[in-house]
Amino acid sequence: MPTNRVYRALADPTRRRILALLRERPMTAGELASQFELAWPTMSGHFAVLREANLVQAERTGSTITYRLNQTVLQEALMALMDALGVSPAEPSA
Amino acid sequence: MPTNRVYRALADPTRRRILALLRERPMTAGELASQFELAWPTMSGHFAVLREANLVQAERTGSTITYRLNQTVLQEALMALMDALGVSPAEPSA
DNA sequence: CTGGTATTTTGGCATCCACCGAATTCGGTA
DNA sequence: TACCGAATTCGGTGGATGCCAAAATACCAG
Repeated sequence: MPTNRVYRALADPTRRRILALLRERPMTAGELASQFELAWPTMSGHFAVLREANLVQAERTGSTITYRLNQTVLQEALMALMDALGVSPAEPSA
Repeated sequence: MPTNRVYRALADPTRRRILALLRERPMTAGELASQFELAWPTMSGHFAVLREANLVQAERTGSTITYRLNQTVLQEALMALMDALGVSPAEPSA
């Protein structure tokens, strides 16, 4: 259970912001990178961390690479974390 | 909103284990430290990170210091993360 | 105040991590 | 083939982080 990669991936604000953006819709690496003031290699590194944590999926289409949020993995990771730390789940917003 | 300290604090497996232990009951620094194969100063450093993240409360009683889990902060941090990432909360176990 | 126990602080080292510029790879196109 | 745009990998730097031994602090008992 390489769950540790997930926690480490979530520890960085830039990566959390990337995930939040991907929550809206899949985006290419360039699209994502343009939303930050960081150099491309830096962003590429963040993508790699997210890929290794299996939090995003990369799909090559021609010359561009589209990143897609892996909702299931993210959800399960957070649930596991909450469970391990004894945080009770919220009531479903009525 | 120093929420970032919380995520950083959760990124380390030792600290997550500490939180899991405190979930059962409050424990003194020595009690906690004895459950790990790490030197005391190392553990003390982890305690400090958890304190700064406000995830635990330290209370001095005589010569010992008792650490107590700060459930509320933890819960709110995880909820905020889930919300930011669009993970829907689970139903309360019926 | 002297000694002993509990815990943190200090100082230092090794590793990791975020960051960048430059070079490289991969596809598409002429 | 040569060239261009998209994205990653390479090489290096500065700063954070985890670790420890030794010293310092805080408290209690004599």
